[in-house]
Amino acid sequence: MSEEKSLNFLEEIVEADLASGKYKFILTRFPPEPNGYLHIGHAKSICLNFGLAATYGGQTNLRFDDTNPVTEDTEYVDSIKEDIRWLGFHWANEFYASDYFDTLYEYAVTLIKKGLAYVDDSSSEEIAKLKGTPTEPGKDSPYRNRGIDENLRMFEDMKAGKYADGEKVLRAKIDMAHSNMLMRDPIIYRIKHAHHHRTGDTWCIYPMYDFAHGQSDSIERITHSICTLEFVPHRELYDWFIEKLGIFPSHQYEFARLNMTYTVMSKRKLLQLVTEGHVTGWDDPRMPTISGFRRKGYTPESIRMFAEKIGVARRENLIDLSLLEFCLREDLNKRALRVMAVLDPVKLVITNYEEGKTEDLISENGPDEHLGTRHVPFSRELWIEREDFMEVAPKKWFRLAPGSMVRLKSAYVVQCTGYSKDEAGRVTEIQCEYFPESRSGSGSTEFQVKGTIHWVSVPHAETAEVRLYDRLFKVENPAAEEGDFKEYINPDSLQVIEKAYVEPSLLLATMDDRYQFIRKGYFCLDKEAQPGKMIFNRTATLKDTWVKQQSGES
RNA sequence: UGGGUUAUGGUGUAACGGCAGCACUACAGAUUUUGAUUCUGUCUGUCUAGGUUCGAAUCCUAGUAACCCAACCA
Repeated sequence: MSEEKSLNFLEEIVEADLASGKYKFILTRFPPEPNGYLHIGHAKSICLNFGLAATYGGQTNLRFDDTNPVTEDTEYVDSIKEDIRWLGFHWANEFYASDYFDTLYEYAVTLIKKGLAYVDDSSSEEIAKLKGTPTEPGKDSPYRNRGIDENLRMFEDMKAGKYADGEKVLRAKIDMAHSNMLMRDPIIYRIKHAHHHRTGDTWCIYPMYDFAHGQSDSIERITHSICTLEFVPHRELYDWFIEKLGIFPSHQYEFARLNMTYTVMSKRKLLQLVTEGHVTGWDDPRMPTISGFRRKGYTPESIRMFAEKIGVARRENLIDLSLLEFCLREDLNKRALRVMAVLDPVKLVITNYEEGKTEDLISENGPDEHLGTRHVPFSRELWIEREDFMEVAPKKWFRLAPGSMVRLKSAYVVQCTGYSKDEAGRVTEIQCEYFPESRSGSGSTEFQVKGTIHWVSVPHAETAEVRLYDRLFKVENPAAEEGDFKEYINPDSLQVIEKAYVEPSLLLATMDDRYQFIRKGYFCLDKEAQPGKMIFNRTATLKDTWVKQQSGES
């Protein structure tokens, strides 16, 4: 009984192309513009492009689409490369559209010579006016029928820097009445006296996306050029340039971009969050950027699993954030080292435990044996979680309450004998007695308690800052709401606990390790941590059916 | 009022004229020294109206809805 794995539409196309002999091997490319950080939507595209090629024995190029020098920067180039590597992919070649500026210029000259391009002196306003609207045809520019020689000379002068920005553009000569707006004599070169991050001041004219992307694909002999749905109308132009230039016919295929609940996914919006200080930077753990997820503690494996599960299709989608979290927990549950940390402490005193005594207990690092064990110090006074005690317990309460018994994880069963409060009515201390024979691992079976709680020995406790993150937006689809998307930012997306108590083994924590603070969630060390100053980011909470039950009943 | 694209449970995604399946979510239960994990089960779906066919999510016709296109951005 072989499970037949169904193919997505791109895999079907590739298989058909391979089967028909159209291509012997396939070459894809990932083409980011270096003007921002990569986000989880790009991760989908990366997994798709690299994954598809790898599945069918092909390769993938990394090509920076750097045709607009005013918005692009090497900072972005570096971050993009780091993110792709971190995700676990290897590009066959690192290319730049700017590598092809000479060729692209020649292609433009070719079009002029064929009478398929012309220099237009119109202002951008005039060009826009003559462009028409989706329902009305455009009108020809007065410069449309310039002679080839004059066009050639003027284009050369554009390149030579004889004109100011915006004074002239080179346009393809197609059809001003075309039903596809992109075919109404699109601008293919514009003048920008700007410093380019790679070509410096060599050029003052730069090709537009449509005149760079398809040709770059063609130059690299990309077989399957995969992009998102909003480029569907561009395909006609893409094909037009390839045909008129008579160059290698790459083909463009489009898929639906990723949208995810409780976040925004456009670079423009993400840039706003950064520049307006709603987050601390592109790698703020609340950002849907790859660097943000990395800093928050996500693993490459979890993101790849997510990309696999969401599939690839051509319909608009809004993926539930919980699917990403599911993939994360699936991975972290296997690898995270279990440790104990108390985030909201209250003191527990074991009145029948010898004062000044310390026991060195052995605790497993996780349910799976390969994670090993570690030593955890135990003593008479412990920090426990304030929420693990209730003066008046509700039904089905498994934790501490006057008279109740709980297991202290990896240690003893204790029974609550009393508690103290301050004038404000706040619990300041809980007293209990322990049962020496109930020690963990002793094999005693007489203590059947429902609840197990975590703890940290008071004299051995280390302190750490803990950052708890919640979703960045209050609504499922902030981009679709009325008004400014920033009105929907969740004001409680970050909660900082200045002083949490953690077990001493965490002194050895590294950036590479993932931890589960038992019963509290998955955590990792933040990059801002210093020797003597531990800082942990909450990667994700654990599922909590108790909280769910309670909120459901109230 | 033009052109393009897409419609399958709450969310994604399969089916290629022949039993609408899988995953997430939600809910219920079992196990548990994490109210986690694990395991078992339950609910919910073919945009609408016609037609073709023994048989339609799939083919045809007509609608409807959503998204994209009028940057010298990509």
